[in-house]
Amino acid sequence: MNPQSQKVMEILEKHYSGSGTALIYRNSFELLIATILSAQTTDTQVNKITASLFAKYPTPADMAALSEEQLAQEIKGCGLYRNKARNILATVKMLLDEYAGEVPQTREELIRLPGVGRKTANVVLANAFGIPAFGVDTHIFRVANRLALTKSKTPRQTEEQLTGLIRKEKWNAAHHWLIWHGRKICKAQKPLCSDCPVSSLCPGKINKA
DNA sequence: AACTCGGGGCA
DNA sequence: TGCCCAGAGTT
Repeated sequence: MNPQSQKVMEILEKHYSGSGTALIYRNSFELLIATILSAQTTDTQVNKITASLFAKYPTPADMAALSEEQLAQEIKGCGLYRNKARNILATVKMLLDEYAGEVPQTREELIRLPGVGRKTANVVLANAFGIPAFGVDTHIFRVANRLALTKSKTPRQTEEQLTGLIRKEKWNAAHHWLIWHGRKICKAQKPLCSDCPVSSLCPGKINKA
């Protein structure tokens, strides 16, 4: 790893550890559902929903028994909830039909599940199964390029580079820190560089002040 | 490549 | 109030 990148990650870890929230889940199925729900929705909001959702419907079979409208009401409060209700219902049925109610452990199989794209698949692979992958969303793509943690034109390249840049034990936490940093400081518009803990190491610094 | 879904968070 | 999302599917 590039020593400069390692320094950046160390500072971010120290600065952001304990801040914000992470997804709450107890197993690969819960992580899969929580991650599908997290599209365009913050973790705090997802956690509000999943607390009762998983208590009432802990398994794919429990969830598959719901109607689309019932599930929609259960997850109301996250963005795009009608789409997600339809997708999650189709996903849990596919888990039952094709995977004996288990969550598959390859990217190809995960992406075939409705509502699961490359970002969600990677989060599940890494955090549920310890398989090298890094979920790259819009924030992480922007932050990694500005900080020159990666030099990539596509999220796919960012994903591959970050997977190698960060130790396996830190994937989950680093994923969280990078997104949090992107939301609060390294924003798409008008980033708050004067409040940024790694501003002195950032070649992409926009606000010189 | 552009468009849609959608309630929440934040200015 | 208005703007922008911790993406994925469809056209």
